[in-house]
Amino acid sequence: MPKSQVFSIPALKRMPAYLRELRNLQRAGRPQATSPILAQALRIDAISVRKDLEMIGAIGSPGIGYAVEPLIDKIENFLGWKNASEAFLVGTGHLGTALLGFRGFEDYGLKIIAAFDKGPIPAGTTVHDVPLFDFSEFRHLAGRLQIHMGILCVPDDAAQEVAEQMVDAGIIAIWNFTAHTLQLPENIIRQKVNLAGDFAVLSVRLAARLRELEVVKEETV
Amino acid sequence: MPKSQVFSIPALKRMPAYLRELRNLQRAGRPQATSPILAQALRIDAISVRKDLEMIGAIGSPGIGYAVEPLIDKIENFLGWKNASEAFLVGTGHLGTALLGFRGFEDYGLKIIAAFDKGPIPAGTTVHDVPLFDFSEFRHLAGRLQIHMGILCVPDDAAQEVAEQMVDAGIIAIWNFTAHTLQLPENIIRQKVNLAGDFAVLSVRLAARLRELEVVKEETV
DNA sequence: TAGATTGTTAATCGATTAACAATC
DNA sequence: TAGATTGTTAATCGATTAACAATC
Repeated sequence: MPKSQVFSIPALKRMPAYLRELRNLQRAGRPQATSPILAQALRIDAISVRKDLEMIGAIGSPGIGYAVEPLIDKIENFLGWKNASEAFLVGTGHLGTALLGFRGFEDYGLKIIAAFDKGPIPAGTTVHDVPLFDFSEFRHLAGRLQIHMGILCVPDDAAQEVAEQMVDAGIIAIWNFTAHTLQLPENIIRQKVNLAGDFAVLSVRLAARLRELEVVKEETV
Repeated sequence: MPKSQVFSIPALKRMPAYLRELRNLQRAGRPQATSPILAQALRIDAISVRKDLEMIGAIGSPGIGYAVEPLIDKIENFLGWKNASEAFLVGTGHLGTALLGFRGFEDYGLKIIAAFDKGPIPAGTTVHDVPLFDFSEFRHLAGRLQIHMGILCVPDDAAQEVAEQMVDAGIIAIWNFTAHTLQLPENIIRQKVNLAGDFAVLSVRLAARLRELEVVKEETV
């Protein structure tokens, strides 16, 4: 079995931003994109752009740049966003409900085809047009519809148990919006949205900046 | 002016997870935490844990570990989460509304004291108990209440303009929940929640895994 | 030809992991 | 003392940045 190639995670995370900018360029009627232009849009170095595009096998013309349309195609194919990936979402609190109503996911080729919460849930209930079921039906429906991706939006203290049941139902990849770090078999693919972590970076930096400004202020008094 | 110390970003992002686990240990009546225990909780290496804790100046006892309560204190102080940071939120669509209703932010010492959207907005309107104002009042209120942090939840195509006006109103740090990469002066602190990027990593990995499983299946036929 | 940009090799930077003496 | 864990220095790993020949 060929060891599947591993791609740089930071580079992977930048791909949707390239896509977004390329679509903007396309809409503006620009047939070519250059690494300096994409670099500015993403606030990174032009060399990184060329490295990233090289990673996915894109080729450009020296002196000219990259043709926009083929590059969009290349990235969409690389990400597998041409044919939608289907997912189940569990937990329809504020955040889960918001995600169900988030139209932007369509751009990512993500289709949430059912949502779950603890019952009882009247038949025919929907949230933002997505059908809602009792979580007890998760296993049956995941098997039946061959769903491999789960989006976890339950309260933190329920995260572990719900995730285990998702895995038990055949889920291979979990997008985790809770603060809990999931303890699951090694082969389960996880992606955690670390809001608290992001906020930590932001608040520590802001505090440092405010201290700096305070110093400057005092010095000028 | 002393160059403010820069901390490792990955380490900063892990701090809230340490805090969470330490609070769990405290609730369970465990007075000591060791690096192997914290490492398992965060699914990282024990050496990383010790490095991270060293970074914030925590000291442990060889053979024993770290005392839980002082360590919680240390991290909370380091993150500045003891005294709440106040922020304004702009954009009360699905996501913005969900964030306004997210109780978990209180654990981070984040207090959203007002929300804004384009008007007209009847006086006295609230969203999840947070007062809602017309964005035209943002500047006035930010100055008056000395707000430096903004949470950006507007549609992608409004992100740049709204962000510029926030900066104009004295905002120094922006938590950006849009897909747009903000083009702002260098000294503005930004944190982008890159949902599309996270999803890209997840979907590329899942696709690779499904291919692997397919290969295995074929081989066993 | 001149100017600009690509593709690629090398250098730098930073984070993670390894090793181990010191300590409880 | 024996077992476990910390603190710290060194080694490894991976990503970013630099340099530059090749090419449009």
